[in-house]
Amino acid sequence: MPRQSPLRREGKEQHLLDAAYKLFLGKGVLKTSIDEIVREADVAKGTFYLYFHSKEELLQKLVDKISTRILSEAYQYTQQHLSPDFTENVVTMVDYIVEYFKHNKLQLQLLERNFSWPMVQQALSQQTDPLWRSLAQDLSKSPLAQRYTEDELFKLIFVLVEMCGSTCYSSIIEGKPDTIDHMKPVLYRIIRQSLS
Amino acid sequence: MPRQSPLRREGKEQHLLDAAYKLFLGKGVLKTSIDEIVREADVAKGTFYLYFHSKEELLQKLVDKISTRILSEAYQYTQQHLSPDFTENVVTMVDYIVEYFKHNKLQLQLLERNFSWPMVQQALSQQTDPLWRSLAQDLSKSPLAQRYTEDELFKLIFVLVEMCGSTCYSSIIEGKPDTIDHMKPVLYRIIRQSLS
Amino acid sequence: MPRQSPLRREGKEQHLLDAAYKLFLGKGVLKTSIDEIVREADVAKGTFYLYFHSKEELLQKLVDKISTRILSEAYQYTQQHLSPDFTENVVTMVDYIVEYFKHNKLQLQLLERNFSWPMVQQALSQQTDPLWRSLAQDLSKSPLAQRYTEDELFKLIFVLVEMCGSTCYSSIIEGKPDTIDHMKPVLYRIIRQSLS
Amino acid sequence: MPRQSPLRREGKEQHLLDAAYKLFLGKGVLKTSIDEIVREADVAKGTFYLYFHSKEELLQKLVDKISTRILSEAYQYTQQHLSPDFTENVVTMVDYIVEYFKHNKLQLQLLERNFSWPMVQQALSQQTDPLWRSLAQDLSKSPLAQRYTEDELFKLIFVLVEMCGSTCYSSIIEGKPDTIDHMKPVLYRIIRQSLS
DNA sequence: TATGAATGAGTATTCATTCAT
DNA sequence: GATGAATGAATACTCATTCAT
Repeated sequence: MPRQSPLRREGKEQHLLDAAYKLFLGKGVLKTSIDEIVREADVAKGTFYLYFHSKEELLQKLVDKISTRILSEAYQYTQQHLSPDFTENVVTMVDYIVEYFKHNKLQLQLLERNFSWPMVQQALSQQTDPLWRSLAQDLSKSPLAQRYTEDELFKLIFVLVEMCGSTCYSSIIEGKPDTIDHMKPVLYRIIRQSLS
Repeated sequence: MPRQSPLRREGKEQHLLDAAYKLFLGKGVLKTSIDEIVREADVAKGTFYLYFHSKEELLQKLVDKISTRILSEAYQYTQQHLSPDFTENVVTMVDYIVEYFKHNKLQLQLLERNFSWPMVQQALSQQTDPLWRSLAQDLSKSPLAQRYTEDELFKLIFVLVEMCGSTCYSSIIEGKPDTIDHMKPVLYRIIRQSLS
Repeated sequence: MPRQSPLRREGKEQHLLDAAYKLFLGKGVLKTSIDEIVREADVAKGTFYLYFHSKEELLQKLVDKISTRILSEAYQYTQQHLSPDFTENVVTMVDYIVEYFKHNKLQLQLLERNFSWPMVQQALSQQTDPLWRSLAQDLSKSPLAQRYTEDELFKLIFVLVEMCGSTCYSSIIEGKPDTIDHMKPVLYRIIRQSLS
Repeated sequence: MPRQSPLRREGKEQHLLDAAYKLFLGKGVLKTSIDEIVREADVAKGTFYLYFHSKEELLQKLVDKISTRILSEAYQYTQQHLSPDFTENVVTMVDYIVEYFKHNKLQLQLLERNFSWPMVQQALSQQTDPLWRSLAQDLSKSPLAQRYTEDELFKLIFVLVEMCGSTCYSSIIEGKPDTIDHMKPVLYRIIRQSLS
């Protein structure tokens, strides 16, 4: 028996996303069933399939949202602490993200190695997203732009992002090979040497 | 009802490993059920649990075997193509592994991000494994040993391995952001700059 | 793939209870699998877990229902054959139950030693169940109430119920040490002496 | 607390019995697998079937041994604290057993309602067991023997034993309806009234 | 006697997905 | 749109029992 929606338009979808987020963080994606998500969201089971085709699709939407938010925060922070040296700005931004994950283990666990994707995908597909447009412009105006082609630069950034992401995951989640604070110097030295 | 064993000692375990390897490569670890493994191995279901406690334990044994084999091959190859320059030897070894994965996509997919672990773990716990002993000795005799402490060196290597692993996975498995052949120059430049 | 429900509301649960009852009586609780219950009930396997958490929970519900019904029947019978002597009313009621089990071996086997529980538990926790309220009132109005405290009376009844239950089980199910008809005089003499 | 000293005589069988006893007490009969028994006994799996046909057969042998031992102890204790009043001797003996179970919950749990069997079975089948012969003689010499036939006496004792066993189990294991110390007066009053 | 590797039927439980209301 | 009872295939894991050695 269908009940009148007590929620506004898109209320259900947001409730499902929120419920899934909470459960995913709490007990992992794999151990969370759709049953639990709808129960937590206080929504009927069939409703789930009105908005998502599968748990994986929901996860992807969640990951995209989170990644974008963190990246945006990091960029804004960097703009507010701008240095004349481009490389230092990169390090500042990376450090913001590293610190974020250091204090939000669960989110890092959820994103796992999916963090970098949305960003890079958007980059390569010339997204109109204002965040990345700014980033791209900054990059093209940097001194590096004179030594590398745009394509080379993208790849360089991509590899460095992967490096940071993987190391964060290893060190923050699994404590290997050392704490993230002890890994930072190594990480940032490589970044500086690569961008110098 | 027990049937006469058609296989010699240790035959069953190897059959199970072989069957699992084949199925894991073919359809992924998650989609492979223990049921299928024992069917493929032509072994009774209970026999599986005689040798492994779970699918994950079997996977771990498999990953360890494969990782060690690839690493060993890479080291031997490098020894046979030795350069006086330490950095170049590192690049040679890394390149061997990258090429290996380029031609063995499925194995890379199976190992996913589990590749680096056994190696690094052994490193940090001063394993008596002859392979790593050699590597460690080479490292300690290299020019880098004068600039960095042993601990710093380990971390540096660790991060570079993570970087290569992640980039291989992204580029070989998902084709992002470009083919591995186009990623190599970026990768190796970072390695050379970091070890120079 | 859901099929149209061929049964009305609450039909499924009742079908499961009926099927379990039949199978439990026929081949024992332990030897009956959930698989068989759902097959007998012509219900999907998942449906079982919609109504019960385990076989034991289903058994408990079944035992409660049966116990209550027998007790209720016995009480009603006693009311219809009321004697002025309280002790004789107790014997009448006990005899009704003994006779019932004599003719329903299988039910006795199913209840085993679980029979007395629901009754006594309700008694001690001052249940609002009308059946036991009547029993309790009768007890408190009996001559015994002047010699014993309410608590002592409850314990006395409890022990006598245990005695009857155990002896029924031994004699009816296992024929030891004699037939129930030959045990009755012993049983009822003890009851009469205890309540005299 | 009586402990069984492991005897060399018939070593394997005794080892199996000891191992089963330990495990049954520790985690229950149902949850103990033959696998665990042979592991605990340090004996090969096949060896189990050389001595027992099933877990149930082993359990029965164990129960018989324990029951006989407790009964024997109780009888000896009573002989050492003999009263001129037969009824008081019965109460003394029952109390010994009740106290024993009060301090050996696990054994009571293991015996469950199987305690009385061996004793009564032996009684009815004119066992040559010296213990029961003594008991039978005492009974036939008691004042009761003049009011009841031997057969009636046996049944009376049987019912009283059942009553005590059930009440012990309920009160000691499940704490219902009260502690055994609070049930004793009720129990012993019924015994005294029945044998008076 | 004694062994223990091998068996495989059996069991409980989960969960994504559907669809009549 | 929204519901939620019903589905049943899928899966992991256990364990009594056998028998070649």
